[in-house]
Amino acid sequence: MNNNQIFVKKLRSSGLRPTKQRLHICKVLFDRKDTFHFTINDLADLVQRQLNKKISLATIYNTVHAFKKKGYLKEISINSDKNYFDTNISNHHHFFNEGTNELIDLKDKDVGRIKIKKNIPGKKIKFIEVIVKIANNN
Amino acid sequence: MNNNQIFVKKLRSSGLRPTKQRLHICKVLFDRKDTFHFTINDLADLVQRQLNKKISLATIYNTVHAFKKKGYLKEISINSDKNYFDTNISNHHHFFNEGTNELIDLKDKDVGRIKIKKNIPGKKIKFIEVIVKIANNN
DNA sequence: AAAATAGATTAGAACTATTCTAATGTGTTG
DNA sequence: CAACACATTAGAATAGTTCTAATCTATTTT
Repeated sequence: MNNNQIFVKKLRSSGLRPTKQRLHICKVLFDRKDTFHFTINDLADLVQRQLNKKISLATIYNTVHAFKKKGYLKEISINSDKNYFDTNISNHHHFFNEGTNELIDLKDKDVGRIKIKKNIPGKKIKFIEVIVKIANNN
Repeated sequence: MNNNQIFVKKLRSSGLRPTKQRLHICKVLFDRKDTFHFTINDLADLVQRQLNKKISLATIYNTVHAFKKKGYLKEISINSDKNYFDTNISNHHHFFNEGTNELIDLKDKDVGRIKIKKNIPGKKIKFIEVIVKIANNN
């Protein structure tokens, strides 16, 4: 199965038709060696630079949100006036550099097991997100 | 020292003059039994309901941000289209109910010690934030 | 195969959240 | 107590996100 077929499958399974615009978004997101962190704006810029044609932000928003809902993208819980997404959907956490607003992956094994000793009746834990805020050491 | 004097001190030490508007914000934030979580909008509504007079959002923003900078308020790293602050500035974490967008405090002792096994040269850990996302268990 | 129809997609408008700015207010100093 | 300097604030401007209606695409009917 080539990349394009994979993208079509990803879009279809997310409930979206594989339009030209969306295939291009897929290419920017998934046709790369390493996973990466991005904001909606980062993505819009990348897509538009590569496509050399304006795509509606609405399309980018709805595609990203559909992928997030389906689990092909993760949203990162950082409140830094920017809203980050991650193409790395494996269980992992993040360093957040407060000086530069840079996110760095922490592999699951880099974080010791987290024990939650409190329970909310009727609720179950969906997942645990850890943000390690870092800064220059001086 | 009465409440008002405490508020004046808080404002002054945050680099803000104790204006009527700001003292009112302080009253809403700190003159209560329990700590609480809020968005800028929640706070604006509360202040305006109690004061029965419109206060500029800019004033609320700059007061909240000054308090945050000084450490009298904490911002919570949740990306739920809303930006939460917390009057509980002790070291603690949160449950986040994805259905209702409700935040629930997790005391420090409710979370086992978190071990970070990766190190970024030249950087030190400022603090660690844990968000435990919960949902109905069915 | 063409036309009609139903539903998805998209661009831009609308709305919301946040920051900026300039007019106003307040405190301080001579 | 007047004049100045700086802080504060309201509303304007900007940025971020969602909504909506015109357009496009796929499917069904003839």
